[in-house]
Amino acid sequence: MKLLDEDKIIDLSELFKIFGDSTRIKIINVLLGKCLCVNDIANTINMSQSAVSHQLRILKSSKLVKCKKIGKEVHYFLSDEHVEKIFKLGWEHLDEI
Amino acid sequence: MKLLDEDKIIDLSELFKIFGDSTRIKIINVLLGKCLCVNDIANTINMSQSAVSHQLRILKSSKLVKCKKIGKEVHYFLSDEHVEKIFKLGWEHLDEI
DNA sequence: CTTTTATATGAATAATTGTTCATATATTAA
DNA sequence: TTAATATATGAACAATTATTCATATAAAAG
Repeated sequence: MKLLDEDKIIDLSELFKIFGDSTRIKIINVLLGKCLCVNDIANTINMSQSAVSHQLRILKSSKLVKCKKIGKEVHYFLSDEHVEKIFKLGWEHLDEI
Repeated sequence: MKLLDEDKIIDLSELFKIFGDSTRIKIINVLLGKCLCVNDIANTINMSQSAVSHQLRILKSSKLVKCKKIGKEVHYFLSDEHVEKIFKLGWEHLDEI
């Protein structure tokens, strides 16, 4: 295995690691096709504002979500259709195990 | 969110968690289109036999790999094309961040 | 039968990580 | 300006997890 590939493999595992947490995957799930503020996300998935905010930071720094500020609210949305595709492919896999 | 869906979301995060470890993703990578025994896997990815065996057990119990015994060797291979698809979709995502 | 080779596994350790709690920052309203 | 609301963040704690080391099992060879 080439060294460059090895680096990319590590990056790949880190990408999947982001999807591999129940709070984060719940956040991604509620953001499918939507754009919600932090409190709406927290209420929808029944987690504390703080926990959600911490995980949103991780999702943002991994470039899986983006946000825009509207007044005092911050609205989050999925970065691109890749995120949705990965989510949905995994979802389909579960049906066929 | 329905309760059944919530359970499935948890399962989904657990699926991605399996992909979210560098040793396991390296194993999946070397098994793309191949079938290798434990020692070959370990040598290829430069990890100890024990570490690889431990991770193979996790991959197997998650149904991402299967194996067949040939003499004293145990040959591992990817369970189905889903595993490959998920790996490759993630891989492509990395190119477009 | 004994030795060698391949793999599996349990215990221990180290490291990572997610949540909570308290608090800080920022925006809007009164 | 002061109070209220929305979000972010640092520290601490708890829980999970991956590796190593030693050893067990199992198959083949001598």
